[in-house]
Amino acid sequence: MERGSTVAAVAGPERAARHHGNRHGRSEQARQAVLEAADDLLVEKGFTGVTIEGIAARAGVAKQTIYRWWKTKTDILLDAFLQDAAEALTPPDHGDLAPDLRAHLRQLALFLTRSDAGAVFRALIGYAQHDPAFAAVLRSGYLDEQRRRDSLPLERAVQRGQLPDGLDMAAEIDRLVGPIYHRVLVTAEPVGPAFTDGLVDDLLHRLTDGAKSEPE
Amino acid sequence: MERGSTVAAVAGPERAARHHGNRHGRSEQARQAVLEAADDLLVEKGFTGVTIEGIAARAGVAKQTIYRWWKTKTDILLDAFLQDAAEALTPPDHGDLAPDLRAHLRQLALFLTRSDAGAVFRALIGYAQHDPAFAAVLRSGYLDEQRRRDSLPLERAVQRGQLPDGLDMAAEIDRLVGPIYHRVLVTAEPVGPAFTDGLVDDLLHRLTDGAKSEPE
Amino acid sequence: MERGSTVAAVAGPERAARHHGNRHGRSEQARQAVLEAADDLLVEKGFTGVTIEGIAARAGVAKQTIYRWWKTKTDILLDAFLQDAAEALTPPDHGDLAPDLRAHLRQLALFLTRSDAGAVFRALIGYAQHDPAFAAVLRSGYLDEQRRRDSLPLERAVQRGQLPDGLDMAAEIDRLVGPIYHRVLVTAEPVGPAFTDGLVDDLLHRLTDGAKSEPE
Amino acid sequence: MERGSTVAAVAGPERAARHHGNRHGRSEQARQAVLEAADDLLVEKGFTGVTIEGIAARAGVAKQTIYRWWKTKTDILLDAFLQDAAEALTPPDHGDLAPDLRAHLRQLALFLTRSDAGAVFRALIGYAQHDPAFAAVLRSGYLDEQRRRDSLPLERAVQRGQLPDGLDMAAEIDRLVGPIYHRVLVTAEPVGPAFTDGLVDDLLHRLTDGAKSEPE
DNA sequence: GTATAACCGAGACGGTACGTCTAGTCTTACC
DNA sequence: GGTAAGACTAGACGTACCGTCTCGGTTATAC
Repeated sequence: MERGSTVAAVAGPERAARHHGNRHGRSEQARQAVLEAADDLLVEKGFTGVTIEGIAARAGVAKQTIYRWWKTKTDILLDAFLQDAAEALTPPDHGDLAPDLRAHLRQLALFLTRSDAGAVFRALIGYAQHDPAFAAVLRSGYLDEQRRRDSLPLERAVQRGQLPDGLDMAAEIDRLVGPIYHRVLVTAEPVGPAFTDGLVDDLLHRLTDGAKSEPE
Repeated sequence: MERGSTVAAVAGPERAARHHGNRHGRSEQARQAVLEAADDLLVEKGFTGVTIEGIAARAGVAKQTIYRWWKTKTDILLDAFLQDAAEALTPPDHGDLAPDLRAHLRQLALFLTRSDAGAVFRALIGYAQHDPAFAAVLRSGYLDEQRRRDSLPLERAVQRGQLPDGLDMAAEIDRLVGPIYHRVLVTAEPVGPAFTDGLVDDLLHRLTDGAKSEPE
Repeated sequence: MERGSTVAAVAGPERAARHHGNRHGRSEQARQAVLEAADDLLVEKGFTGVTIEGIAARAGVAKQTIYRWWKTKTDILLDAFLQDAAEALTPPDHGDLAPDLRAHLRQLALFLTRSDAGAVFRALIGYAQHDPAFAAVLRSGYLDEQRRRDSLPLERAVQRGQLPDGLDMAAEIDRLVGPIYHRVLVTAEPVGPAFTDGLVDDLLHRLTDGAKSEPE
Repeated sequence: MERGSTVAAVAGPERAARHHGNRHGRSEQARQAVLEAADDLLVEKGFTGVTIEGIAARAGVAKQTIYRWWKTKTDILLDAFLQDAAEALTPPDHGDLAPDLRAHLRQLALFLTRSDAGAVFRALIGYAQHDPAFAAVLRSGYLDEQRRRDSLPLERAVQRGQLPDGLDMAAEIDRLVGPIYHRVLVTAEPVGPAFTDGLVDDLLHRLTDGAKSEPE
């Protein structure tokens, strides 16, 4: 994982972009072409339509170059996803719990159901069901971090005294985002603002005894 | 798909089971061998290790026989799953909402995380993320029916007057089972009785203003 | 080697040609297309230009079909060679040693230097220098038999009393054909009738004390 | 090919051997390492096992260094062969035709069948069947010169009056060495002293009317 | 004595072909 | 008509080398 893949791909922002096949660095041009080709193929032809051969052909890159830097097509998609979406789901900070959560859940629902990055993400979650090793990579590369981001509004509210201490943070987040993921991954029902706001209302009612959401 | 697959496979109980390569209908022996081989391969080698060729070889069946009755390996797995697990997740009826839900969610969590059928189901849910057509088949073949079963305790409670009329049943079920699916499909955190009971408590508190769950 | 390759390919003349991908026989159509494609490619592009992929593409055949029946491209070329040239080098029988040998050596020289089959043969002899296992196959599949054919005129002459008994047949054949192969494989000098007739004259002079060849 | 390869490689005896990565000459150390690596690989793994990458890795040399000085792996092998074997096959001069030829042919047979250099040579002859351009290089780089050396005993005998004037020298050499090459390249039969001495006896009998070889 | 430039090891690059695997189709003989 | 067997076309897999290239480092002259 030391060579630019997955997490490192995100962590190394000022990657050496001027080299071209020498001992001091990989070709950033090839890397970008691969990630974009993988993304494009997923959106156009679906997960099954993403093949290493197809990526190589579309990116104008040799297969060996792909195998040099990535192990599987899901590693490529994860890299592409991380690059596209790493910061897309950081909840805002209005200084108030309710609007923070409502905005965050709406954004999450939109991301999962409407964006290209969301399509990649759904494909990766799906593949993770077939490959425990990849599931672990996906969690350590993205999901754990996202879970941390998801909890920020609640933690800030605890610090403000808006919420009581000693919350089971993990369980609260499951109750907030679980129903959304369920609709996205299992039932394919629409996930609109009314639904996500309702989830926030439940939490506020349960933990603060009041503060109904205002209709918009 | 009209001949014995998916739903029909379950609907036709007194299938001709005594023939073997003759003019009088399909061989029930071959069908069972295929379904068992698919199941076994999934548990042993994972979803990727399930191939039509592998199933045929292990079942001692010709590939053509498989293609005659099923379109894809996921159709086979769905058939196998339906046969094993169709009735496994019908919630009990104690005449009381709280124990019904608690038992049902515990059973659901166990099914998803511990059983072989649950492993098959997770694989199918995963594949559904990659193939919208199969997602539709999976929903119409199982998920819709399961969703109906999930709602039975709530509906009975409404009839009993235990719950108010006019509930958004779909949203309530999402809040009950969504967090469970989330943990199973996304975070891989354990899903114990405390967690599922907590989900029931939330619902009771929200809809009936009281009735905390007793620790066991 | 039981499945139609090399020797068997020649031995089985009335091969079942009416089947098409079933348990009872391979596709004769595919087999012929492969052999012809290999031959054509060798003549057009040389030995290096003969690739399994290229043969498959030109023959309109799947690579797997090739690998099912042949191990290497040289096996294919040997099959093609045997089919083309098996009977091309049987010496004639005029009832007299001198004309038999003269005709045979002239024919051998023409075959080696002018024919397409000769080009294939030179390529196979060349490859045999790189692969002892293939060298053994080539010898047992063709060279041993050819050596037997080469000796026929001498054996007939011994039977007729034209030549003394107790000849070192192998050594005599080496002296007849060795210089021809040497020119073909090593020096690339032309091998005309004067040269081959001279070889016959040497033998006659050495073994029969007379009978100079008449110029033609 | 102008820089140090093939013929020049032999012609340039006082090659600058003391430099290592400067503007005034190639590294003799690298050159030797490459030639030895190629030789070793051929003996260990056969012609197919000799690759530029493999040579570079074993020699501890960069691929570019190889490509700077040689065009193909066969050029390297030819260089290695010339260095090892250039003077190995000069016939002796006893002042008498018969012993000169007998010693020379025995030595040739041993060289071709027993020595490492002979193995390289057979591989090169084999490859020459696949590549006419290389065949030309091989002939001009070695075979023509060797043919000249082969004829020395005969030429000396003509000068001495031991043999008549006006011999077809090329044809005589073919009759001497052709059977040997035939056994080595085609039939893989053993080439012992009895066989090579017999070839000499034939020539003496044919050209001098007598002078049987004495058994040794 | 320093600058220059030909050589060096290293290794990434775009390619081609390899030999394997599975998909999905087809044909046959048997029952 | 259904079945086991298995050959067929098609195409992706992951690997090995090819020949080209760019890089940073080394070193013997030429300035």
